[in-house]
This record gives sequence, C-alpha cells and structure tokens, in this order.
Amino acid sequence: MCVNILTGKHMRPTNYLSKREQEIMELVYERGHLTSNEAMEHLSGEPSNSTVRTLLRILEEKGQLMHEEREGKFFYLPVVPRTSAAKQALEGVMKTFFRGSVGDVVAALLDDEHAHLSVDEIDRLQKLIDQAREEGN
Amino acid sequence: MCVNILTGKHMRPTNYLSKREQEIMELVYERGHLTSNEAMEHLSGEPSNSTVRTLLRILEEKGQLMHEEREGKFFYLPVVPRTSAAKQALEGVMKTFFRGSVGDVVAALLDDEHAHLSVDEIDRLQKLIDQAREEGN
DNA sequence: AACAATATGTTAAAAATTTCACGGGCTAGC
DNA sequence: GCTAGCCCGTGAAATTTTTAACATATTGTT
Repeated sequence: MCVNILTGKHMRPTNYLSKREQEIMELVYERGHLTSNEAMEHLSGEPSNSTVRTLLRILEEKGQLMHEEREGKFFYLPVVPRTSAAKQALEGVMKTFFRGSVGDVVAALLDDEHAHLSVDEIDRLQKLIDQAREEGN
Repeated sequence: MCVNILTGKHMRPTNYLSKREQEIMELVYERGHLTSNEAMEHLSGEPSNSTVRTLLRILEEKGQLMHEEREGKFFYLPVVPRTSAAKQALEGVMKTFFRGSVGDVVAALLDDEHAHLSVDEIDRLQKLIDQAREEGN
C-alpha cells in the first residue's frame, strides 16, 4: 500500500483500473458527477448499494475520484478534469487503432455515413481546418 | 462456462475484458498480430512466457483472438477486424467524453496544438469535409 | 423519546484474475 | 540415439477484484 506524499493518506496503487472501476469512471465522466444510487442504477448487473459505495471509496483512495457532500449525500467527481481525460482517452484509441494519426481518426469519423453532420457542424469543422492551416505556417 | 453454438467448444463468457486482457488486445490491434514472446516483451510488469500464453489462450476461448501457426510459432490475430474495433472504441470515447458528438471529437483533435498537421493532411481533411457537405444534401 | 428512512463506515467472504512451475512435443546438432 | 533449445498445454497457487452483510450516524415524524 502506498502513501500520498502530500496528505500522508494511505493510497492504493493506481496503474490500470479494474473493469468495474472503469465502468464507474465512464459513468462519472459521462454524467459529470455520481452518487452511489445513480451508479447503482446505471451499472451492469445489479450491484447492491453497499458494493457500489465500496468501489467509489476505492476510486477515491486511488486518487481518481473526490467527493463533496450535498444535501447529506456524497457527490463523487473526477479528479482529472474531463478535457484532460478525454484527450488521454483519444490518444489511446489513436495509438492503438490509427497509428497515432490524427488525420486517420478524423477520416474515420467523417467517413462513417452513420454520422450525419448538420450544416452548422460542418461549418464549424471548416473553421477549425482553416485555423489549422494558418497555424501550420 | 458457456458453449459455442457452432463449434460446441467450451467458451468463457466475454462481457468486459479484464485489465490484462485489454492490454493484450491493444497490443494485437496496434501490431496486427502477436506471438507470446512479443506480448511478453511489451506487456507491463515482466510476465513469464507461461503467463502470457495462458492469457492468449483465454482470449481465444473468449472469441477475441484466433491463432495460426507460422514457422512453428503461434501468431495470434484479432477476430473482430481492426476497423470495426476502431469504430467501436471511438464511439465509446465519443459517448463518454464528447456527448456522442462527432463534431466535438474532431474539434478536440484539431484544437490540440500538439498535433501539428501537415499540409497534405489538412488537404485530406478538407476533401472529407467537402464530401460530407455534399452528402448532407 | 422511539421509530422509520436514508446515508455512510467497516469487514470479510466469494469470485475472478493473474501468475507460473512443471510436463510434453518437436527439431537441429553432436 | 541423446541432448539442448524452443515452443505449447495444463493445473493449481497467489493475488486482486467484486460483492454484500452488518454496524453506525443523521434526519424527520409520530
């Protein structure tokens, strides 16, 4: 068992997260915050409230979650901000499936006929590309 | 333990993959194929060859991997083609971190100043956008 | 005060994952 | 033939993950 350098609190080693832990982190990022009851409702299987709370506590010990009390309940929040986590996740997928190429990812996204983009969205992307072109110089 | 309807072979339930299993699948997709020795070298920690082979076999039982023999060695290959797996992975990230919005993902990719795109790549994306604009009508 | 309803804290058993020692098969070189 | 080197298969121990029962705390109601 590790010890947090700053707080002196005991911490679990982080490394990779377990399956259930990942499931929970996905929920937290998707919803922004999470109570044990919300988690219970949305997790696969039908975990008991007790089970879910244990997991939330472990994730807190691992430094992945923090909680604050609102209306007498624990609201769990991600420690790593959503945008950072998003970037990390994207980079992972990019490395594993797209040889690390941003272009390939965008191509896959736009190629997918399933993903009908609105005119507004296309305009938005157009601006981003124009911008990227400028920065390239 | 489950049984494959077609082959009658015993199978493990698939569901979510465990941490190690995920690590291995990432390697397979990144490299295209994998031998036990390659896996051993690239996995975190220093798993023994024996350990790795067990995991590869389990993934095969789960229907995630298949193997063929080349030069007397087992080459493990993904059962789900790379492009399908890539799409799935992207959709996961998109749902968790980008409210399912393709536009938001592309924006995040292009926004990242870290990702300097070459002129060729920008042109490529431009074509994709033009194409998407046409299809939108 | 006593009770019900709702939350969290603690602890430990059950289940799954992870690990690897050992055994066996095959090939190449002596 | 015998041996060394390399590879795969199997069974079981070690470790981690997952689960939830039970205990405690707080709040609002009768």
